[in-house]
Amino acid sequence: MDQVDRILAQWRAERPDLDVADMGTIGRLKRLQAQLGKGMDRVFEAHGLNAASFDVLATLRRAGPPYALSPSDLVAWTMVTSGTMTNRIDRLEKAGLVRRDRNPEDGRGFVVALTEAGFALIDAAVSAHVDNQHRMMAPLTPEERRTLDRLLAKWLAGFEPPEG
Amino acid sequence: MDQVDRILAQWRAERPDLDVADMGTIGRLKRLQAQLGKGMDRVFEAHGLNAASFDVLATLRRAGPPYALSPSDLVAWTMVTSGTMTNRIDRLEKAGLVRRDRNPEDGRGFVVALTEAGFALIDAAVSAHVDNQHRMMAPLTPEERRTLDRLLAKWLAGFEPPEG
DNA sequence: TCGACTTATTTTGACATCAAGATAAATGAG
DNA sequence: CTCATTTATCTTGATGTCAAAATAAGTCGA
Repeated sequence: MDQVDRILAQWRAERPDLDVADMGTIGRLKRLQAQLGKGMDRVFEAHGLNAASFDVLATLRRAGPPYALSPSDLVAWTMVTSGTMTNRIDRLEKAGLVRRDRNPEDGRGFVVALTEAGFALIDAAVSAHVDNQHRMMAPLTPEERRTLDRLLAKWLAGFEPPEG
Repeated sequence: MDQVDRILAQWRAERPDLDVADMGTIGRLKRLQAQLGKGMDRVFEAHGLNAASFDVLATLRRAGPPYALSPSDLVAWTMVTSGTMTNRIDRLEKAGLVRRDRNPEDGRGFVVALTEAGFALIDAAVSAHVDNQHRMMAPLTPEERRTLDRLLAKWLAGFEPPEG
C-alpha cells in the first residue's frame, strides 16, 4: 500500500466506472522520476552543477574529441528549445566551463567547446553520477533491471520511432 | 537502436571504464516521462487545464464529498511546496473552478472547495485522461503492463517507504 | 547579382516552480 | 492570562523553461 495505491483506492471509491490500473503505472513512473531526479541533483550539486549544466557538459564530453558541438547539435541531443540552450551555454560560459568559438565554416554559427576546467569537472562528475545511479537501482535485482529496461525500451519505441 | 542506445554507445567509446546500463534505464524512464507528459498535456489543454490545475482539481474530486481540502492537505497529496499551491489555487479561483472558504474551525486556514463548474470539468477531464492513458500504454501487452507496474512499485518502495 | 527563402542563434515575455522569509492565528507551559 | 512556540498560508526573489519574434548570415534560382 504505497501513496499511488491510496490514490487509486480513492478513485475506485469515487469513480468505479474508471479503470485506473494504467494511471497507477504512469503515476509510479512519475514519482520514481521525481525521486531519481532529486537523487541525481545531489550529486550534481556536489560538483557545482545542476541537471541542466550536467546535461550540456556530458553531451560535449561523450561526443569525443575535440569536445565541441554547435548549439544546434546540443539542442538535438538534449530535447530542449534553442532559447533554453542559449541560456544554458551563457551560464556555462560565465562559469568558465565552455567556450563559444565562431564557426569558421559558417558565419551564422558557433561551436561550443569544453574548456580544460569543463573537461576535468564533467569527467569527475559523470563517474560519481554513474556510481549514484547504481546505488539508486539497488532495490532491483540484476534480472529485474534487465526486464525493466526491456519493457521501458519497448514502451518508449511506441513514442520515439527507432530510426537507426 | 534508439536515442538512448546511441548515447550509451558514445559513453562506451569515450569512457569504457563506466558501466552505463543503469544510465540507460534511467534515461529511458526520463524520456518516457517526457513523452507521457506531452500526451497528457494535450488532453488537459483540450479541457482548458494544464497538469498543475488538473492535479489540484483531481485531488479534490477523488477526496469525495464535500470535495474540499485545506491548502495543507493539497500540498501533502501533490508533492509541491506551499508557495506553488497558493499560486495554483489563485489561478483556479480566478477561473471559477474552486472557492476559498475560511475554515470555521481554524482562523488561520482555508478550505478549498470545487465549485459546480469545477466538479463538472474535472469529471469530464478525468474520463478523457484515463482513456488517453490506456491509449498511451498500447505498446505493451496486458501481462507486460502488470510486470512493469510490479517492478516500478518495488523500485519506488526503495524511495518512498510504504507506511500503510 | 539580386531577392526570396532558409538556417542558426539570440531575445523577449510569460509561466511554474522552489526556498526562504513574512504574516497571522492557534496552542500550551507556567 | 501571557508569551514563546508552532502551524497555516502567503509573499518574495531567483531560476529554468517554452513559444514566438527578432536578428543575422548562408543559399539558390533566375
